[in-house]
Amino acid sequence: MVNYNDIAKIAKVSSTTVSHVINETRFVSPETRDKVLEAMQKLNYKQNLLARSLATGITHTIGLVISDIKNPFYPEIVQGVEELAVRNDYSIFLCNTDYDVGKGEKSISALIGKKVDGIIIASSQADKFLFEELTKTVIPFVLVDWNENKINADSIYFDFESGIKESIEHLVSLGHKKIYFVSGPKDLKTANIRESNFASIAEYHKDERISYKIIEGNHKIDGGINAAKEVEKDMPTAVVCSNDLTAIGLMKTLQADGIKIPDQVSIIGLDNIILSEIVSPALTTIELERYLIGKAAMRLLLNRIKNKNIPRQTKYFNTKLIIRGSTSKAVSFH
Amino acid sequence: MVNYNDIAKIAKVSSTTVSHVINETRFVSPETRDKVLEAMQKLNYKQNLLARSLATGITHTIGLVISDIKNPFYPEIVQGVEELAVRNDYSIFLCNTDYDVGKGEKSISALIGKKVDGIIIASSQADKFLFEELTKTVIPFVLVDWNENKINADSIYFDFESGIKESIEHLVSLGHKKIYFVSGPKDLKTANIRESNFASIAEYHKDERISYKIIEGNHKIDGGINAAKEVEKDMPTAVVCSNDLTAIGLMKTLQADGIKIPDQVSIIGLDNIILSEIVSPALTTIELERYLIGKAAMRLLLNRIKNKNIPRQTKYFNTKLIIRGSTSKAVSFH
DNA sequence: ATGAAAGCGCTAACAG
DNA sequence: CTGTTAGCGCTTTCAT
Repeated sequence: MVNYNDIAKIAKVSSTTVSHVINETRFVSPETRDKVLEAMQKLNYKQNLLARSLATGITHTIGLVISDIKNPFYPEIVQGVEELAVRNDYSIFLCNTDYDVGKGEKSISALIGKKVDGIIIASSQADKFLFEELTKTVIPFVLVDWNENKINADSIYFDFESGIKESIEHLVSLGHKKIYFVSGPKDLKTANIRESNFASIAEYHKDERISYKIIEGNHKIDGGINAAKEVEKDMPTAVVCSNDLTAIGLMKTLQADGIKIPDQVSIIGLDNIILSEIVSPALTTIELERYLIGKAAMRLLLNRIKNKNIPRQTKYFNTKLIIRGSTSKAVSFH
Repeated sequence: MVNYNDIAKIAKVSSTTVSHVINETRFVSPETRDKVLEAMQKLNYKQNLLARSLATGITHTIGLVISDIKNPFYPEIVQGVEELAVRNDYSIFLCNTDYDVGKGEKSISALIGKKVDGIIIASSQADKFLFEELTKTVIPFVLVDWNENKINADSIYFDFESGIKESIEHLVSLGHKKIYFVSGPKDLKTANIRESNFASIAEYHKDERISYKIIEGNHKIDGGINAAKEVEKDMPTAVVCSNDLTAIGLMKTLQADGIKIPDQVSIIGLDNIILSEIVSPALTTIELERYLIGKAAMRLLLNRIKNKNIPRQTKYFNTKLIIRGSTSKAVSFH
């Protein structure tokens, strides 16, 4: 492994000078500069960033923690983070907790030991321990969709209310009166918020004779499949789902049972994953701009890394309704 | 930052001993051991893996290079790699080239500088430069679906022939005589192989009066959409597509044009991405076990890291047909 | 059973 | 404009 000394020797300068020409960190006369460059070429020098990081305390590396890369919610977040990271000369460690607390803990410890400059936590909150682990260190981190107000951490919030309000109004304007909601898992904060937003907005429309009901799901396709039984027992005119996977599972199952979507029941999802465009009918859904969210998270982290003393940063992402084929006028029961 | 010296001081031992109790790398008497452990606790010691790596030359970190995490082909590969990596105490740097040669080059240079112990390249071969860059270093790497025989690198191959053979036989048994193939991009090796496998197998069935034709696609949904025009011009009874996205684009477009799938045309995809199960009708497709492929790639890399002198490793993954709703008996034109 | 000391490759005062 | 030197935190050989 060739190092500064080797270069210095053949360029007849000190290793300090080598460092300075490489980093352009102080003036070096063109002649010596050239000698150094030449020596580097000759020796086919390659930087050892590890050594630099040890010396400077900066690794230009960040950690990105997600729950499950197979969940279509995540890839675009990863893409957004990664793109902005690379553009700013950061590498990213990807940690997929797989909803496994032990695995997440292990990965995070490694990140800490490897001295990442910051961490983005976009995993679901089942992995709460991560968070406690982190607050003990001095590593900056940003929370994506954790709705953790108590804690003084940079955070990205999703404002589900706007999109859910739009969807209910959309349904109401189409004449729907009986609207169900299929929730996410009980222990997931983002799911609780989606649900309570739905409930409060539905409640608000009560004087327009809107009735609603909540069915428990799990944010996976099979949650939608199971919810179908419940739905069929006492058919509503529309169902809003806590995420798209649920909506798709539900829709497929209802269709398999001979129920026409949207003629008999309208369905609305949430997330706008790519799947939602491709199913038949295409799913009306509430959009979350995940690519932009990923970039925003990385942006907050970069700010924080640059200056640890800026005040706490928060960023809200609105959601908005995308109307496609799975919603239409309510069936009338005259 | 507390270090070995701090610990050593309060435990009244040498830093060497501290190292040895931490790494369990030589016998330390229980008493001194306890003193050290106690001191560590007291100081809330955290390892600096960077320093260790600099000293040992081992980072317990690998790089995973893919083209596009949004492409549903990749997440499961990533999952497979990551899972086995973490289980073996490796962290993974994720590099998403985004089909951008410059970006890929930048990421790889960083990986090399950061002294990863190995690299898995599962990006498409447009990024060939990576490869040249790498062969110059001493970093082990494994190639996933590169079909690069000339080079002496550990590789994972996909045997598309088995699955494509099955699909053609499936179609033939259903009475199909006129079968089209929608290809991938011309400059993608894996696409060329899929295409030539199709062609040679179709050719083999010529005496059964099978005719075929190749339409150019691009492995994206819009490639399938465009291919639909070509298909409709002179309708075949079945179309095999170089990947699922293409098949889905094609299917959606044909359906939008009033053509019934599979009644009028049967369609077969390749990859078995999750989407293929969810479209209507569900897509008959050729399966690639991407999760297992990811694990296998990591396995090869681990072997290689453990012993750089073992002979070149190669692993073949068979493909096999999954029959779903998008294929049925050929229409008869009597 | 334990320690001293050199070294991994780089950075950054400080000095001149 | 350039060099000397100490140091980042850990490992490892060689002694004892």
